Amino acid sequence: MAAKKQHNGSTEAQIKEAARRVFTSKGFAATRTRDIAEESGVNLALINYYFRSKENLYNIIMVEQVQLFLHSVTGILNDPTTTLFTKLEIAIDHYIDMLIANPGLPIFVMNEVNNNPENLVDKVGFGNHNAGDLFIAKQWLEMTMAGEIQPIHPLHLISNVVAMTVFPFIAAPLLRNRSGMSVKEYNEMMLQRKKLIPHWVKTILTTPVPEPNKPDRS
Amino acid sequence: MAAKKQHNGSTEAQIKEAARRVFTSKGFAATRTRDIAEESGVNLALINYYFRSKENLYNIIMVEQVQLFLHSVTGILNDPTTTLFTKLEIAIDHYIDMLIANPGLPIFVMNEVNNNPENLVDKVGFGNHNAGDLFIAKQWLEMTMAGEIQPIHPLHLISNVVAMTVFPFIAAPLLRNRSGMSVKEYNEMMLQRKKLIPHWVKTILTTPVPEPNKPDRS
DNA sequence: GTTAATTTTAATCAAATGATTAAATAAGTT
DNA sequence: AACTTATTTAATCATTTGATTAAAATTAAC
Repeated sequence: MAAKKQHNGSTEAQIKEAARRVFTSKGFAATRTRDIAEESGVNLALINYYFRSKENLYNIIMVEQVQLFLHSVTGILNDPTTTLFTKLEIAIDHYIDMLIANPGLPIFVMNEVNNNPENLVDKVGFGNHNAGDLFIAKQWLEMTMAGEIQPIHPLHLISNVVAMTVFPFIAAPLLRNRSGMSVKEYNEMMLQRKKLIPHWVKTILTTPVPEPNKPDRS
Repeated sequence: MAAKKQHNGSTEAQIKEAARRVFTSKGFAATRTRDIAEESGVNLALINYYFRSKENLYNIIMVEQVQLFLHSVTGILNDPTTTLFTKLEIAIDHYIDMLIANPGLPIFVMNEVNNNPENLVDKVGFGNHNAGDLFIAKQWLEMTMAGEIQPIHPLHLISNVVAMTVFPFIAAPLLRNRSGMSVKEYNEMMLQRKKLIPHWVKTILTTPVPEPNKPDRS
């Protein structure tokens, strides 16, 4: 109904940034508005003054985070001037940098996707654009029809690429615990994966899948 | 201090099973004791009567679920009579069956691991046994030293296997939405992966990694 | 400088929630 | 049956928590 602030807006931005940190690390239910007030160092009532309600503030944060997770490499995958494998290399490179900067993002988004899948369509506006419209999808189809890469269902391919890229961040506390690594060492392993994952994907895509009936002998 | 029930114990079991369903689907903070009472169809006070507190009940469920997730294939991976690749085939086969029966398990465990990593050691009793003690670890070392498989850091290997197996269940609502599949079709894809993942892992392990300096040409 | 609008604060409210209690019912023991 | 023990129920408590309010402080407008 009305625009409220008229100067710097630092309070509003402080609250939002604090809310992002707290919501993404603890989730909606475990976060109290008092946590956000404390984290941002502002009076409790200002949260409702600037954002109306906890739920409204959460939705703002959630939409931004989901879009960051889902759309941060769309441009790369839609570039008509690069090959399929080059696209993968560049996208994985950028994505791993983004995940090192936002390690809590995947588990937050996965929770949102599992607990409120309807929000993807309602609030984030999914379902409009189709993944199959990206240029990389056309390239995949062409290369498959030409027999240049193995005929694997794209869901398997997407699952594998995203899994190998994202999962180590979701399971980081577990994998780090088991391997006795420091955060720094673990991040260096993630940087190694910038080169390794594209290589593994290329390997998978160019090595014949064994016949269901006669298992391969290696 | 005292043993409480003396006959069938169905009420206690009902509460526990209802708590497992509610806790694993909504998490600790979003679950109200009234949700568990309603889900199990018992009086609210019986939850505290049988389990003392919400937190105590949660810990019981949590430990069981984490152990199911982490230890359900340990026996297979420690079998001295099978080859490394056979172990992987059998373990992945069993694991995917387990995940189809418990699709909410991975996201629940990953949340616990991210939010309360100290509980892994304190309550589940991690840190005692070492993953490197399993028979499959010895086999990996032998094959690597013999040059039969690529010298890849075991963390990469474990990450890839677990990622390709588990991640499609964590991201199921997202991947299913994007591909327009039914739950049944999606599960069939997961069953396909029983054969595909071992094949991909074998491919990765037996295809030379390109030198860092001179990139491979395929 | 006075007035009006905006922002901040401290106090408070109402609803939700984990837990307890005392009484009632059921089951087991002698 | 009489008595003890275990289980279940409805009511209630004390805290927590999201939100509101009225007053104070700050900033902008004239």
